[in-house]
Amino acid sequence: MSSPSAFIGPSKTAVAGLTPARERALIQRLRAANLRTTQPRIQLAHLLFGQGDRHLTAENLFSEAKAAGLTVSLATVYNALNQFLEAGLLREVIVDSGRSYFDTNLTNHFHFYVDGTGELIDVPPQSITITEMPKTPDGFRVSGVDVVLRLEPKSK
Amino acid sequence: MSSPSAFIGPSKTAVAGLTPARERALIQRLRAANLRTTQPRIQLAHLLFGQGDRHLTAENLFSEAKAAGLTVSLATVYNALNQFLEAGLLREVIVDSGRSYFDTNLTNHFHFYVDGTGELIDVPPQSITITEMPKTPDGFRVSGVDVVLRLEPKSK
DNA sequence: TTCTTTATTAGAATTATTCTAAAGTACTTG
DNA sequence: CAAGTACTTTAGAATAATTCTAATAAAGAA
Repeated sequence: MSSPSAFIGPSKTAVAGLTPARERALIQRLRAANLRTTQPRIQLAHLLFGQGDRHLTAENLFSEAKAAGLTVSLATVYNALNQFLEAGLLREVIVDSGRSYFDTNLTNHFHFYVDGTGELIDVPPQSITITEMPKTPDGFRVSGVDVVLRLEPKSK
Repeated sequence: MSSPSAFIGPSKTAVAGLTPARERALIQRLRAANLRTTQPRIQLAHLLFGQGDRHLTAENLFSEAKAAGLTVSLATVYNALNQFLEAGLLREVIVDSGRSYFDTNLTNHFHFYVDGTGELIDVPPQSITITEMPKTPDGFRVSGVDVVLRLEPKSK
């Protein structure tokens, strides 16, 4: 009896939602960023970029990958995240000394950060307006403006 | 032959600049914060609060302490910093995932952060004005507003 | 003083991340 | 499209910052 599978894609390991079309799109994206298109990168990129704006740590992504049936190592997750970061496909959010968050939202925006749970929530840029920026010290340029609004549960 | 020392203070180990008057002031400060007045705390507080606004890591303070001839352990430095933090004598600045900075400036202000060197520079609050704060998610209150301006050497 | 509580400490443990070096895979070039 | 070269992946060791442990010491109360 022949396999009832509707199609046989190019991936060795099937990953939910990673259709051939989606895979081609991701390959283009990696190529455009000058990254070799390896299976781990394609699959991790799919998890990262396949569900809207996301904030996640390396451990988060590693867990997701395992849950999705991938067999990538933690080191590869770190490598991929750092390469994507350097390539401008991701942005880092620094809200906790001790843990790095990666953000797939590349547009200008800020964050709410819930201490305790570690949850990050985007704040659209229009909702915060910074006027009167201080003068930048000589010899430097401002490479980023981070605004973090720390949240605590309201004590009733 | 008697010692030519001008005075003999209450400290076992002399620390530069820690006069009896200064020690009394620090003791008051610790008491007011509900902290027992131990030698390590007094000496670390002297290093921390004796030279204007400072930004430093636990390792920074530990090195300073050793250089000053103190014999505190690294664990004590961490303990003291965390207790001072909790007591409101210090504030934490989060600009680097991987390392905590402590800030003796308790007034409202923001920071420049030099990536690479790890240097922190205060930005007075008047020089940044945030208008139109976003609405806080239900059940939470904003416990802090952190603004970090990241600096890179200007590429000539 | 003496007692009780809280601090200090050395070193082990933990957590997040990076490194190492060996084996595998992608891209290039002829 | 075969071979070579360069880049990736990986398991596990290594590192860095910080916290924990449990034993000793010092502080404040009675």
